[in-house]
Amino acid sequence: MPTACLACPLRRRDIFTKISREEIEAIQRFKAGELKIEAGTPFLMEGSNSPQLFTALSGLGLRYKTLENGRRQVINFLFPGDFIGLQAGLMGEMQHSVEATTAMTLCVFDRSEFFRFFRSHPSRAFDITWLAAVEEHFLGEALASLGQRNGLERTAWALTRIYLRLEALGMLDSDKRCPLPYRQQDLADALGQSLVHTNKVLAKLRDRQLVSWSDGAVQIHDLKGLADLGGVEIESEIVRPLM
Amino acid sequence: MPTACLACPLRRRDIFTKISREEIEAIQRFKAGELKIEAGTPFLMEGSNSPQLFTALSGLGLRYKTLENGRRQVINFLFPGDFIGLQAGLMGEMQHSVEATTAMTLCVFDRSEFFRFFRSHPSRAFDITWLAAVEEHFLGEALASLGQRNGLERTAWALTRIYLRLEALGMLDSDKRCPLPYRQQDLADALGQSLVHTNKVLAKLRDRQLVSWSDGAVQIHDLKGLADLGGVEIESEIVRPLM
DNA sequence: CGAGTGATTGACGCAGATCAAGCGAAGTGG
DNA sequence: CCACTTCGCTTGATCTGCGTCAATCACTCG
Repeated sequence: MPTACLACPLRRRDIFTKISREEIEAIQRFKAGELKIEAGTPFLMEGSNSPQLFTALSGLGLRYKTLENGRRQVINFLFPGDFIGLQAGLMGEMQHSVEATTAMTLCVFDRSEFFRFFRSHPSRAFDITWLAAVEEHFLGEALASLGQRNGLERTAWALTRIYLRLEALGMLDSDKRCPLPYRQQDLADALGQSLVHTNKVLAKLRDRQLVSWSDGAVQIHDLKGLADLGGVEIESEIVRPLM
Repeated sequence: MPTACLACPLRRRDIFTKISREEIEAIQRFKAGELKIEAGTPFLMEGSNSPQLFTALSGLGLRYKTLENGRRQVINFLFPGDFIGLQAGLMGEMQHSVEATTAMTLCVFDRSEFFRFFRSHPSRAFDITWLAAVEEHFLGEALASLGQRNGLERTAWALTRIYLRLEALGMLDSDKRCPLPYRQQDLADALGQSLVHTNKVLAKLRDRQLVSWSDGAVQIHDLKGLADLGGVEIESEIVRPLM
């Protein structure tokens, strides 16, 4: 029993732009179905020419690239509401792989319908471009973090960003505590630092009473302190469209 | 005397997708004018809410972010054909600054016309999204370079990428030699390494007979060797739309 | 001719990589 | 139910790529 777009629980969140009932119904018509993915399964591969686009409905995942030297760069973490597969949809093939970290539910759109949808729904076309621009913004910020911050700052940056995002999605368990089922290796690969060093930095953040991340959950102790260290402005998350 | 889009010399390059005469004329109507910028002038600032979008016609520039700690991350180098200001056009304000390194000529579009254009020309809307996706792809690649490669590899990566791009734009002076009027500091800020180290790495690349970059021009001595070191596939540059 | 800008080079120290070992929790198979 | 393996986390020891500091050189320009 797939979720009806009109009843989509994500859409109620302030982080997503509000659109009219008719517009939601148009998205519903574009929607080809729903897909459930098991934890640990890669579902888009670099170089693949996927016939589908997705919106994450629930669950967490990650996008990554594997380099010729065997190393892996995690491009970003995937949260509910993220639109996946635009590159394949436009440029023909994926430039990175995507896998589900936890079980995920995906909203599926057919690539073959994509251009038609784009043509008949200019506001949605606008939104998709908007999504791409938001993505570009975050990648730019990540680039700046990798390039210009040290291990401690980088890690603080990543954890605040993730926290703010999960908060905006209403995914906090309780008092500033939220699920974060990734491995330290995933964060290390995202931040371009070794697993060992990442582990030591996390210990330091814990010692400093800023955050602790263990057993698949982060507990923020001092959001302001963490954000300051990571150079993140605590403001409401960027409002973005939801497809 | 602004360039007529139909006569735009860039459009002849294979790196840009071919579109029909009518489509080009539509872009021409969207075009609000042309702007010449002096070398060294910033023309879009982080946080600014620019009423305009641009396409670089000639000259080179760079996009960068300045962090709260005072450090600068160069997001990428700007070449002719690049579309500039999409973030402000969509999300309201720029998330990075843009400046002209050499004198530049820009094609100007009014943001106020943007949505109308998007609506009335779905194929162009599609193209703009495509551009955003291409940008995202390159940022992902840059992220992987900063995160997973060492100084030598990173520098080799950057120089090959730049070379391939300039080649595709027909900007080679002569035998594998092309203008590259940036400072070493700019490259250092793009790669997230210190100026001193960048300088030493450049010396090493020169010693190894791979590339030499001096006096504002790069001379490639061994493209394959350089590309291998930088982990770059030498294939034709991604074909992209030109606005 | 002095001042400013960018490239270059050497000396020194540290952040973070790499290596290695140990630990607890969760399978898994006999 | 107990060996045995696997996986992720943690911690210590050692080594090095790269940052920082500092000085010099070549140019350009007012």
